[in-house]
Amino acid sequence: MRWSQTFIPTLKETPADAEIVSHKLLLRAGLVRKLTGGLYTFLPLGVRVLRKVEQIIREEMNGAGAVEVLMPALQPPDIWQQSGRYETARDVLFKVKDSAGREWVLSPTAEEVITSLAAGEINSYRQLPKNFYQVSVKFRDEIRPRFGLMRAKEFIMKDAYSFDVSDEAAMASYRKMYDAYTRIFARCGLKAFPVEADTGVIGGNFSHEFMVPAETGENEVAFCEACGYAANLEKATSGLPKTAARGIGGAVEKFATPGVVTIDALSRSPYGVPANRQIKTLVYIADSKPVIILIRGDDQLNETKFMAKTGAIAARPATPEEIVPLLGAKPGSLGAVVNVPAGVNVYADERLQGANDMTTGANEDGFHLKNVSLERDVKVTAWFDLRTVTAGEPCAKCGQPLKIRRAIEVGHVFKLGTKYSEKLHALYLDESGRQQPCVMGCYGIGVTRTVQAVIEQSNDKDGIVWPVAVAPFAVCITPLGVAPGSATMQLAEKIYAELGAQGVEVILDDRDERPGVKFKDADLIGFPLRVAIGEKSLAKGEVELKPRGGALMPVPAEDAVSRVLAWITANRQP
RNA sequence: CGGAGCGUAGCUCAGCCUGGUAGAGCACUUGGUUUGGGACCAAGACGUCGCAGGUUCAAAUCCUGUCGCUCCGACCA
Repeated sequence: MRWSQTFIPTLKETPADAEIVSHKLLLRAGLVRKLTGGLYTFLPLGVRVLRKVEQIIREEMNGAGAVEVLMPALQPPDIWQQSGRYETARDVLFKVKDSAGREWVLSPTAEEVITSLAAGEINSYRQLPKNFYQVSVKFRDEIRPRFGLMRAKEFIMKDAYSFDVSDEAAMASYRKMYDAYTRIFARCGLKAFPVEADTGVIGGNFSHEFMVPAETGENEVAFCEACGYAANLEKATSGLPKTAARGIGGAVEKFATPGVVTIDALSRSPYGVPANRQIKTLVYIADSKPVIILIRGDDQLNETKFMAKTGAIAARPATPEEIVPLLGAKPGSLGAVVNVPAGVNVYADERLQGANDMTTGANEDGFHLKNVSLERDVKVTAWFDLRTVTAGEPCAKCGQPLKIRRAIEVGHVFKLGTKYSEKLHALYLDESGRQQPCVMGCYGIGVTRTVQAVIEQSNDKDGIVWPVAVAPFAVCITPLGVAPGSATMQLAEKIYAELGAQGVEVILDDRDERPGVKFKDADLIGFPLRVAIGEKSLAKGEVELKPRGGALMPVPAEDAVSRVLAWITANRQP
């Protein structure tokens, strides 16, 4: 490709609405342009990178036995109602109406469509296993698009769906995808690692997210360097001991605490009740019903865990206006010992199990209760792990301290089970003629997000530093004089033609620009290897190879092509 | 949806407080000089100051509304 023929609008100045480095570089290097919030046009260089990532994904998916399909992005709502996700995914579903007033949904994922397909086409265990994938545009009604391609209203995703005859077979499919994902991100030059994750609206038995460590990531991951445990903070657990019981303990005793409405205040003089001997009482509205949640005073509720454990679809903290008529006191004086209305579920964090000698609100403003025993004095509906892990807690597996870091989610694999196949009747006949639901898995990669994650992870002060495998062009030839027939241009054309003939993706910067402009642009865009051809070095019979971010390597002009080929071979991802 | 900020040339921004001829740098066009890390000189083109209404002799500037964007929060397969 000749620079003058393509379209690479680089920016010297940083666009005002870009916040993180990868977003700025996407814009400055001329890869994308914003149409409006959350919607981007991919320019020629951006498309090239996108296709590179897609190609890697296709190769690995095909290699793992998946077959490519293409499903409609516009989908009828009735299958979404059948799966239940019309309600559970309501907040992210884009809906449109046609001229007849009929409603459609724009697909954020395609479990419903693929399961409908399987329902019609797969009848026998002889047809299984099958894994279908597609690479397509997806839609999400993001309430706040941000960070460029990271969180957009429209994006490109690879989604795959496996169908198996049994749990064991489904696990094998899951494992194949898990391994394929590991290879895909490695080939993209990304340091991504899998973590245990919450299944969220997709549902299913369990899942792993593939995370790229980055301070700008929107996820937090707890991990153990000693044993390799890693989990999204929404899911992570630790090996902290339960709250110690203290002898028998006396009877529950009410005491006055005028004006004390925080854990912190109760821990101070004159009360002096340490936070870890307090019970924090939270009231949530879960699927329109009030519930009480108990966690230890020094712990934080993990809403995702709460929703996952109780199966709630929507949950929010109750307002004081909702709490007072329910429990008879304002937040800050709440408890679950007395005056808990019948029918209100009480969920307690496992760390409180067996604890006594605890202090909690009396459901009477200005009063607390001490000597509370969870077993004796509180009617707990169910015990769950509901707390958020913090850095430094011992790993549940090996006891070493956990660390927490931010990360970008680029992929997510789910073991779905039969949630969708039962609801949408994807059934097959087994060897003994019995009808069984297919056991499913689903596997997503945010393709556009992956492109940005590569940039976020691989840049320096001068611009992007592309890994060879996903660079828009592997090599940029930079003649410093472009006059037709000049020695520099003739050699540039020759090297350009020979590299092209060898299958190297190469761009020839044939613009009549000053050297500084060309060098700055090449660095900003981040071509892995630059070949500079100028009169000075050519006088010595040399051209200059310069890896992006590396040192200048003068080489004899006649060796340029072979040296470039050797460099690319040596610097390609596995 | 709650809070905050910003909408002025293609881009980055000044001007607004204190109303009175719409600006700078970069980019763009033409000519010239330059030519190994975002050149210089000269000339030029580019704006319904987001939109609508109001106040006023007069509005980019003050007021009201509205739309859009950005940030924080809520939310997030």
